[in-house]
Amino acid sequence: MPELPEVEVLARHLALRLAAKPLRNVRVLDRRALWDSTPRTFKAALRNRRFQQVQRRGKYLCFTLKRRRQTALLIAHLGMTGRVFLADASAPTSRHTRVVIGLGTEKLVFEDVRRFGGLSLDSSVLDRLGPEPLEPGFTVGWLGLALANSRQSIKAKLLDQSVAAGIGNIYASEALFLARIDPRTPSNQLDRSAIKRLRSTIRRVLAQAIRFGSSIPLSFSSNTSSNKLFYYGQPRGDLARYEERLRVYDREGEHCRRCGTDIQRMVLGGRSTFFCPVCQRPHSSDHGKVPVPIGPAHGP
DNA sequence: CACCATGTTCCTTG
DNA sequence: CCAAGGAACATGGT
Repeated sequence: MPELPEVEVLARHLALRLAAKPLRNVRVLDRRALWDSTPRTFKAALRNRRFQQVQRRGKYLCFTLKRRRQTALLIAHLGMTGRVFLADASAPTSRHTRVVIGLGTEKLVFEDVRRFGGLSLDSSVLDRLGPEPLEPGFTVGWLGLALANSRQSIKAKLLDQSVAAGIGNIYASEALFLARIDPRTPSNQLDRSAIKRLRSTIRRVLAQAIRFGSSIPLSFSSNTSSNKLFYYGQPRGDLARYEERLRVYDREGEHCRRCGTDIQRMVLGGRSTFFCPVCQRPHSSDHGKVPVPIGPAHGP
């Protein structure tokens, strides 16, 4: 599932529903889903605990588990296809169910088709993350510093979780489009004004996506995988709005919503990158002039 | 069959 | 030695 906004929406969703609930029986259907424990030690760590908090850090879900005065941390990373959701205790497990935590009449399910995700009892992975882009620590000064000593393309650099925690392949392209920065630009060639724009578009894009995810009904649970909404499951209605919200990602050959030019796809840092070759030209940000659309007429 | 996919880590290259 | 690029990981959809 996965970038910061999707994990944030999920964390909020789960926080409301898990607060104070006691963990009961734990079933590990795939031991490889446990990154740093065996099924035995994992179950022992969860025994006799209650959920206290559910939070997000970068793309990680963080569950604080309480036993009397002590707390433990359970961390989940969803990889590319991971899901965490609540289901009825009696619901059948799917072929991709990896771990199930019983909660009485319900259960918390971790499901993951590609198995890049997993559960960890060791919080040290979080120490390597950079600042949260939506929090005050993500300053222009920090971003400038983080980009100053690298000739790597800015697009690839945004995927570096030590620069800012939680940006992934979709929102990196989206933020660069809004900031009108060519994704190939070497990080150390961005001037102060570009860095300021980038910081603000990163924040805008992520905050908007969280608002979007919080504003439409989502199922969160396992369901047919052949919809474009891999993030949360299925929207109950309004698929159109979902598809509208991305400006460049996965829109190769479609018109730029700003100038009409065809969106291009290229590979940077081994990942697909989408951008508008006109709006994201060097110097294209001058005065916000909109170039004359040259693509086919576009409209409804 | 070929290519693509929301991510991270390890290995190789220059 | 280091940064950057690429492969690997595993599974599925188109």
